[in-house]
Amino acid sequence: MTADPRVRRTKALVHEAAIAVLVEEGFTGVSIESIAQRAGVARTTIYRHWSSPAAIVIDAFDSLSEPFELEPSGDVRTDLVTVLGRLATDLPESRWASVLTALVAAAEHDPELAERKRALAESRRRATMSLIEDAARRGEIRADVDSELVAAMLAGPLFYRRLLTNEPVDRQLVETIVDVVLAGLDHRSAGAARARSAARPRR
Amino acid sequence: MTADPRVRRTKALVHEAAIAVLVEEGFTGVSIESIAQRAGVARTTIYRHWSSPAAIVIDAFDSLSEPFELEPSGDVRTDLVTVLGRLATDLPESRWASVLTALVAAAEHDPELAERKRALAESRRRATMSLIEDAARRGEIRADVDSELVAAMLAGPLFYRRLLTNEPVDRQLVETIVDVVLAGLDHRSAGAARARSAARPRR
DNA sequence: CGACAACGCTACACAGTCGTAGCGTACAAG
DNA sequence: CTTGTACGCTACGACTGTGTAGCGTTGTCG
Repeated sequence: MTADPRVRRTKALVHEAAIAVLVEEGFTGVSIESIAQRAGVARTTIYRHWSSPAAIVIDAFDSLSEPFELEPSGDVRTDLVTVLGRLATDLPESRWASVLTALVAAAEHDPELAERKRALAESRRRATMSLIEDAARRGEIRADVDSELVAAMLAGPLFYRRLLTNEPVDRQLVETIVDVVLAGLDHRSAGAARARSAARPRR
Repeated sequence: MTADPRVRRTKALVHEAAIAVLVEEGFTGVSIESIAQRAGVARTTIYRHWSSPAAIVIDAFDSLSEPFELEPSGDVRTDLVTVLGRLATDLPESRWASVLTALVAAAEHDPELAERKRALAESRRRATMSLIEDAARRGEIRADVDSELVAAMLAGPLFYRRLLTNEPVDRQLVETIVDVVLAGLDHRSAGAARARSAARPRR
């Protein structure tokens, strides 16, 4: 976009600083002043590129969204454990998780930030849903599952423990969750009347 | 505690205002000034009772924790649907959910607020866990389930949709989740090796 | 009724952030 | 080399929140 290396350098420094402040102090600590100090950039310089702290932070998020890559193995359980395992690894300590946590609260009062929150979580969610849909297509799981629902049932418990109860999230937990959900979806014999409701028309 | 009705009135007004500001603007909007204005109370009066905005908010939370009551029907599915159904009702619009959301982010940087967050979510969580343990005792579900895990698997997806994806949370969803989880736990035949891992030694 | 306490109000000093302006310096690009 | 631009620095006024002090008024309770 911008050719001048001075501008690119400034923007990179400010983005980095904005995320750092947000992670360490939350939205309360974010101000043009604090970001400028953290970035080692003059406050006036920041005003030349952004109009408000919110604009800086939002701009910084765009330099944070990483495409989520995964090479499918062909087995649902294996792939789901891989994806969720990576989520379990990132949830406790990654910058991504910290930013997402801050956004959860901020999104309540700012539609723009709500959109960024969605964007941050989307790539992983889509990856999970794709795995489920592919497995359904291959016949590994019932063909009529609601992939959004299943994704929520898999990732939900991990976020629940991270955000609400602060319980640890480890690989053992991930495997258990995947197994219970897959078993619950497969169940067609005794409690079939129950499990059947898991199949809902896709919107 | 305090005998003087004037003090009780003031505290009630301030508590109410603090929660209102927190819900409407989040922690960013909370200040002694904003609370005083909202409560219709002089700022100096507030200083006579509290030393900081945080102290006010924390104090206000204590007047917010409601014991969670439930008369068990004896059937796990029925009772779980009731408890989670109430959660589904409260999540989208209750003051409780708004406060909890604000606390999720604030708890990252303030241990005291982390404790209040835990307290706010605890009564419902305990109710859910009790239902599971009772059902296990009665033999309705396998006896060796980890109730904390199951509670996370039931409530997690609801919070996930409310906090992360902003998808609607309705009764139909609740029933589906309960059915899948119960079916997944019951499953002893084909995929037993998988479901078995759901049983973990209680801590 | 009388003593005491809580409250509202005003005022003040202080700190932090905001947003803008001007000027000199350093770097980029033709 | 020369022009243009980005940057750092300083300074300023305005606004908002903080914390304290004093004083008059109102309500409480014995």
